[in-house]
Amino acid sequence: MVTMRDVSKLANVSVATVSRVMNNNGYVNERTKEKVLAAIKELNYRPNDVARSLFKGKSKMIALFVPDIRNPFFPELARAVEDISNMHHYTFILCNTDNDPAKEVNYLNALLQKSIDGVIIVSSTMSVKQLREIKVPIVALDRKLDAEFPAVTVNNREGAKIAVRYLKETGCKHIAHIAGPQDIISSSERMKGYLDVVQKEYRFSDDYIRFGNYTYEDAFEVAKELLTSHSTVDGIFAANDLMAIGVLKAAEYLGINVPNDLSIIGFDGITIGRTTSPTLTTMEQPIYIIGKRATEILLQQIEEPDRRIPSEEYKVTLIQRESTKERS
Amino acid sequence: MVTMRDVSKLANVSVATVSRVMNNNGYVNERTKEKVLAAIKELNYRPNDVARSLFKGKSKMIALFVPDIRNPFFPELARAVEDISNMHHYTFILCNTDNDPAKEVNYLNALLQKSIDGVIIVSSTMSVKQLREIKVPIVALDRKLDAEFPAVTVNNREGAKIAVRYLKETGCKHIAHIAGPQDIISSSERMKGYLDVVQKEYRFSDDYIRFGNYTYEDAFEVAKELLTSHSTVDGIFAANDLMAIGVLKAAEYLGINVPNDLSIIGFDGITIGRTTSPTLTTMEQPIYIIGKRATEILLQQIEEPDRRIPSEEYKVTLIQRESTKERS
DNA sequence: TTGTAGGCGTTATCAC
DNA sequence: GTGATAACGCCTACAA
Repeated sequence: MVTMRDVSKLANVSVATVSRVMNNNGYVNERTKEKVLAAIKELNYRPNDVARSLFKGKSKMIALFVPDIRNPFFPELARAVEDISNMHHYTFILCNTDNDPAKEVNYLNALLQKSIDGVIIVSSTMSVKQLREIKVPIVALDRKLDAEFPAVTVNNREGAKIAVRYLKETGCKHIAHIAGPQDIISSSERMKGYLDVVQKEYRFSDDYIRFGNYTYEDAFEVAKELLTSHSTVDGIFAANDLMAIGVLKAAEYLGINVPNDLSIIGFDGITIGRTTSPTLTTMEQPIYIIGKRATEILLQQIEEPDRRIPSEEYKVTLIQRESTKERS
Repeated sequence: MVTMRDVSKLANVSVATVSRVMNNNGYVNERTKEKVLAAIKELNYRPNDVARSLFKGKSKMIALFVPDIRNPFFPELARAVEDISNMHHYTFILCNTDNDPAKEVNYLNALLQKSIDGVIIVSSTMSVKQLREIKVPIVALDRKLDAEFPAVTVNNREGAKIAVRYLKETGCKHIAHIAGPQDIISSSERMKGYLDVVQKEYRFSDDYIRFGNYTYEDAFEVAKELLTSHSTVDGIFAANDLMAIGVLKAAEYLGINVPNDLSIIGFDGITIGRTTSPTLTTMEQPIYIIGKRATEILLQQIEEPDRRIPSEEYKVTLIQRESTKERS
């Protein structure tokens, strides 16, 4: 490895001068600067970031915690975070937490030992107490963590209301809900939005609600049961697209025609929704944008640790596709 | 930050002793060891990995280069690599290269400055010349890079043959191919496998081959054109699942019934294939396993840089679903 | 068995 | 303008 010392010798200057040239800081004569640059080029010198990190206590690395990158909601988020990180010359670390508090803590500690500069967290299980004690910036993404940390989220409750109202307006009389895990705040908000619209109707029944674990398989089973026991259901709002697709397949399995006999609407706007048959109507989140913003906010916090940056909430958009239709 | 020095003071020993305790190395009296451990615990001391890295020239970090994590083939691969990394106390860095040689080189240099310990690369554009010059272990994944680097791949050509033979055996007479980018070796191997089976048939026509860019959209367009201009085609082998799904949608768009009028088979075995209608018949790769093995091999190379580890090739498996059927 | 001291490669603070 | 030099926190000869 070629070091500053090698460069300094070749250029006949001190390491201090080389450092000054590298960082464009402090006075340095134009001619010596050229000499140094020439030496750097000749030796193909590259500064050692580890030494730099040791001195500065910062690593130019940030991490993203997600439950599982295999859930199709997260790759786009990860891509956004990585893009912005890279753009700002930060290295991107990815951690799959499986919603396991122990894993989350382990990752966090390991990263702190590496002088990580900041962390973006998608989690509802993270111990906030632990987070408060550390001094690196944290940004919550998709799910709020605690008032203390800036969060980038979407209007889940309002989005759910729009979805359910849409089902209603297109003529659905008996609207059911496949809810997500209630310890995930975004998920419980979506259920609230659902209830906001239907709860007061005389046709509404508590038994129109089923719970899934945000997975395709869960929703498939649960929807099969629901549709079998409640043949009057003609509209289903699923708390995420993965579950909506499970519902789609359950209907197909039972020979129920979508959208003629049953309308289905999801939430998230993941890409797969465009490839199912019928394609999936959904409340689309600006996934890339929230990932991008979370990263920008994190980087700002890193640059100016004192400034408090407010949370941001983005709007979801109704995307009409083939799994819903106007009925009479 | 609490350092070894703090611990050494509290325990009334030298930093060297603390270091010895931390690393379980060198002689240290049982009693002093206990004193030190107590002090470590009391202060909640954690070693600074950056300082360690600086000294050792190693960072306990590995990176994975993929074209784009949003391509549904890669999240499972990434998950495997991350799992194994984490299990061995390595930190996992993810880089999206977009098949852009400039980005690849930039990432590589940035990581080398951070003393990265090894890199797993999915690429067909990476400059092998650059790679040869660096001394950190490299493992190629999914696509071979160069004889010099161990690779973990699947039997693409043989797999393609199995796929096309299967179409033939189920009664398809005119089998077309949606090929992937030919600069990707796995993709051109799959085309070779296709040709191995059909080229000698009198019914075969060069015009049964179309090229897509491994994307859903490409395949949709290209398949529409193919199916319109060649109504005799009754079987299509797509070079990956994403394109197979594009074909599925193109058939739907044209009112061609799958599998009754047209059989479709893909390659990869990504999860989405289970959620389309009809579900997708495919040649399934052991995605998690190859990711895992690539990581294990990389870590071995890191531990023993001298030992040469041979490449590994895994088998793909035919998964029969609804997009193909026995025809007469 | 333990301590001292030098070095890993940079940066920043002083003098000159 | 430029050059010593002391950190940053850890590890490992070498002494003791």
